[in-house]
Amino acid sequence: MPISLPLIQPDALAACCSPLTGGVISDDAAETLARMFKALGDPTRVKLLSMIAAAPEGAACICDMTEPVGLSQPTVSHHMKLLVEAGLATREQRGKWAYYRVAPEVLGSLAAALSPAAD
Amino acid sequence: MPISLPLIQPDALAACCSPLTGGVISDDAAETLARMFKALGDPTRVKLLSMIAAAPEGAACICDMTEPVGLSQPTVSHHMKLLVEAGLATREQRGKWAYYRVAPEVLGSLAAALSPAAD
DNA sequence: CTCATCCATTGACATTTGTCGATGCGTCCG
DNA sequence: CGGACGCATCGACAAATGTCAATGGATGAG
Repeated sequence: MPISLPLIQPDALAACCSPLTGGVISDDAAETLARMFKALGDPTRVKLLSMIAAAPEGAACICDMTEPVGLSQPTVSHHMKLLVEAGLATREQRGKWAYYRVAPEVLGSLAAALSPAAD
Repeated sequence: MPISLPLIQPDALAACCSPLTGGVISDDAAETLARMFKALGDPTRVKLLSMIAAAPEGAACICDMTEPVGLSQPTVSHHMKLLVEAGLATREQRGKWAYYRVAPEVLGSLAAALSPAAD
């Protein structure tokens, strides 16, 4: 068991955003960045993220997403869990439903890490 | 064999960059984006990319990178191949050496896809 | 020519990942 | 209360991924 690695912490976010092109990054920063990018490394998750971003109110529940992506409910739930653990989305339980939203700041941080060293 | 999928084509680049947060993207766009993000989804590759970006002249050869990342030469070569196939780096053979550079436009495109819908 | 150097490819292997069906846990409605 | 609904977790399994040692192909030095 790899110790756990539950959530990407705010600290890690700060550590990650030395722009990728601005000098050799630390092992920790590489690890953190890779963990977030890995969450984006599956077409299903990319589509899910774009779907919740495009949803009315910017939020969507699992039941709205299974049919468009053509996968089972447990699989969609699994993907959303990964996105939340990577910090790219948030989950809010409201009654029977779980509403997912994107985390714009985190996406922005990733974008910053990719941007050509506006160091 | 998955048909091949050799390189990310410039066409695909154009197709990918509808900002992730600007509406539900197509399956093709999701696939293309995921393929590039997957290439960034390994700490070793993140570090390799930052190393070649930080190298003098912005270029580095395999032999410069094996020791810092602590992996065997074939493994580093393998990772670099993935980065090139994803379009995130370029390879130039010069004599005995192979020089790798980052592809800033592609990184920029990815950053744009992540940016909060400057739609 | 001969040998050393740099790199890519191959084959093998353990680990991780994506997917599903089955099941369990809350919450809402009659 | 009792069922229906939304979602998460579990167990299983095939496929993909990361790594290495061994090998092969080019290039440059002597």
